Amino acid sequence: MPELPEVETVRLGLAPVLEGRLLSRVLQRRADLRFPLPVGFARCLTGRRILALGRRGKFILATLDDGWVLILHLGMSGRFKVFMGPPPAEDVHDHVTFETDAGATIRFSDPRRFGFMDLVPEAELAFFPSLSGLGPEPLSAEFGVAWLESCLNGRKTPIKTAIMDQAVVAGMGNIYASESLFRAGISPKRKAASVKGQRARHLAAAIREVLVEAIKVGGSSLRDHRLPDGGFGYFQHRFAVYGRQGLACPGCDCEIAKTAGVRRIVQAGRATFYCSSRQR
DNA sequence: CGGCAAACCTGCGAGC
DNA sequence: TGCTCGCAGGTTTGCC
Repeated sequence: MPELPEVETVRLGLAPVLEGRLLSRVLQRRADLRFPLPVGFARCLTGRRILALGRRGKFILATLDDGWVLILHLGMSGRFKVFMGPPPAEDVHDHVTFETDAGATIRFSDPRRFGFMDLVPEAELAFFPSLSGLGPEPLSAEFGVAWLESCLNGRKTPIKTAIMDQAVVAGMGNIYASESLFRAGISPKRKAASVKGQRARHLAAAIREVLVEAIKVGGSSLRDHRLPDGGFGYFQHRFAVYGRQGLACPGCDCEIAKTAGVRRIVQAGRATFYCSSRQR
């Protein structure tokens, strides 16, 4: 499910109920999510205060008052539900529950169990496997045309596959890769190394724009993504190409042209959507 | 080393 | 109605 905008939306929703709060109770209903939870997971968290809730790529990072960091990843179907009063009965897929000293209940639900949680000392965070390889945050000043060009240089893989590499664009996922390339007018099939100069500049800008716009409207709610208060994200209504095979892309006559609208192809095992007349 | 398919797990919609 | 198949927003592994 969640790419950078969805994860950021979730983080923004959780911050008011978690930041500065004490975890009065933590319940773990199964031994594993994608991976086994660390030994003593609930015990280690109980009584800890959350100092800050951050994000790196698709990871949510909760800094604890004992020098450790709680790492949260939503996988494909993970979501957090927040209840301020007495919570309803647990769902079969509610795997972990956090209760705060302010009386909030936060449940992590994840049917597919591709999500995971882990506890790491803050000093070791930089060495945590999937965090250490992340590229710069696409919305930070570090990310720009220079970085993008240096990553793409020499790479033979298609540009779409390249920008989904978390070492290139931290937090990029399948939806926003297609949407960014559409905005930049670049074919997803183009060799990564050929995206340089003006094209790279357009792409870097398109990536930032798409992510910022998506965050503004709460991300994309296709199946699973919900805001922690249960509300929906709205960016799915703004998709130019994602999931729109056979339809016209915005402002284009591709639907009636011989290209028959937005195309769907598969790259590295993932669906890619693009307009062959607007993207070269 | 680079690139790709498969695996992990469940649910849902389409088609028969 | 009920079954099977394909597909889903992510990451890791192992193979060529």
